Amino acid sequence: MDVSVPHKPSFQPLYQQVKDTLLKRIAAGEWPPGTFLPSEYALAREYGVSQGTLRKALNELTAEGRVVRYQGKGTAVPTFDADQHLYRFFQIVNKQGGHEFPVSQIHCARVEKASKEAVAFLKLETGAKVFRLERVRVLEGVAVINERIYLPCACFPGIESYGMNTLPNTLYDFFQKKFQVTVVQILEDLKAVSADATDSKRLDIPVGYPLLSIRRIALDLEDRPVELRLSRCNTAGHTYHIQLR
Amino acid sequence: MDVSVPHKPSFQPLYQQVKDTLLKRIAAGEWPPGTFLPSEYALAREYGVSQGTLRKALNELTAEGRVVRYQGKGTAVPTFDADQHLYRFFQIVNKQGGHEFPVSQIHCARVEKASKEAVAFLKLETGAKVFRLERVRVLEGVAVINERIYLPCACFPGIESYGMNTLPNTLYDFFQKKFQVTVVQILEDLKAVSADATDSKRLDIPVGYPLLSIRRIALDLEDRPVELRLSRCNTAGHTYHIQLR
DNA sequence: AAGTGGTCTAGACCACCTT
DNA sequence: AGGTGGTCTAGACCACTTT
Repeated sequence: MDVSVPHKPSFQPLYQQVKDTLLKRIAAGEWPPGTFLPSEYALAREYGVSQGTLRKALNELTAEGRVVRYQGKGTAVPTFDADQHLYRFFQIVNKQGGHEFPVSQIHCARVEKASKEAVAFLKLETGAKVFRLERVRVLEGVAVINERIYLPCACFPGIESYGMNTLPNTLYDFFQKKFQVTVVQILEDLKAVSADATDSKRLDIPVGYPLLSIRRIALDLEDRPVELRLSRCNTAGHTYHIQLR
Repeated sequence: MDVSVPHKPSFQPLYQQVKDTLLKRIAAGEWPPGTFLPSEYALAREYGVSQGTLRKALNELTAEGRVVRYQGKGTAVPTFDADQHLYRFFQIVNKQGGHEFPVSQIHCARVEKASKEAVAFLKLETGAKVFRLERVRVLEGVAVINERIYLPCACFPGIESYGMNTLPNTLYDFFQKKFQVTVVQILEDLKAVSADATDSKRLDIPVGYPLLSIRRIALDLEDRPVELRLSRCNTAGHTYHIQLR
């Protein structure tokens, strides 16, 4: 591989450099979501490295959820509506531990000036515009999650033109298809809170009822925050499920 | 590697077989926690495989948290009091996102017959004995977590002899050192609940106050459940933090 | 049959730790 | 200096998918 500056200061393995440039090319849209990358051999030849080295780079990208590999077929950039990524970031399960497909009722969708909270978590300039989306997610007929979502308008140009009737259920798929924004990582902070008047109305529960509060920040391929989501969940019939190693 | 039966039915790669037998040897205590395995070359020679194949097996065990590797030193079985594993399964952070060392106040420590819940989650026989431990965890002087822990007596022979004054703060380290039980995986279900009378007294909060309820099942090296832990957390000053990819 | 990713080898050399 | 894990290569062959 051609490297203009030799790596004296801090050693960087070859596969790491290959991985970084591959990620940049994916982020730049050279291989749009749903399409396949060139084969290992083709890429190895292009970079002038061995198949094993290129393979190691691709395997790391796989582990980070940035590509998906299929034996006999090839290496693809994943989409949310396929590749088993539907529930990748959806941790709410029912009592049997199963996922349910959520339906959304949208209560609010408009552009506004970013609040201090949004500025802080989305790393925006003060005064930046955000798209505010409020919706209730319904699982098997029951209103379970009341959530408020902030999207930086700079990341989603033209999102103002979408409204209550044109916004889809599955946002991350929508981000990818319409705005070339791919969410690959999620940071969440969980708390227990009491239902306020809005929660009470939208989730049909008494004021003061305990809710699971989730503050989510979604990061794109290049680790930039692209969504702040504040969810308040009724956990009477559902739980937030996690596995750690 | 010697394999008596060829792998006709479902293909099993060599490194997978090596990995499985290595894991069995670790679980059997051949290399106790804190000690080092033989070098890659020594193990490769022993199994009659190449260094690369043995390496792949060890790398998978590393990814699963079953061994720790140090360049220039060797491959070790991790302990909880070292190897950066102190906070591996401790997701509660303060407002600055930092971990705090928890101190415990023990309220109850005794053997009893397993409840239906304990039987179900710990996969016990009905009537099996468990060790019940109730404690409050104090972070920077504030009582934050009220928890009840059930341990199968079969997994921890002789644990009856420990009491309120001899049980340590960090249980997983204690499990490993005294009972050769290594926790490598955690399953958790989170809910929001209201504080009951006991929570109120122990955490110095009003009855009805919203608490984060965590049901944790801890699994050992061979994926057997070894602990059921029911925690109720005051999230006024702390949050449960998670990162997903 | 051809093309893809997945496994395995043997050997070389590099980076890091200990002595 | 010697030992350990970490990288890299070149080439072989296997398993899976598609044509």
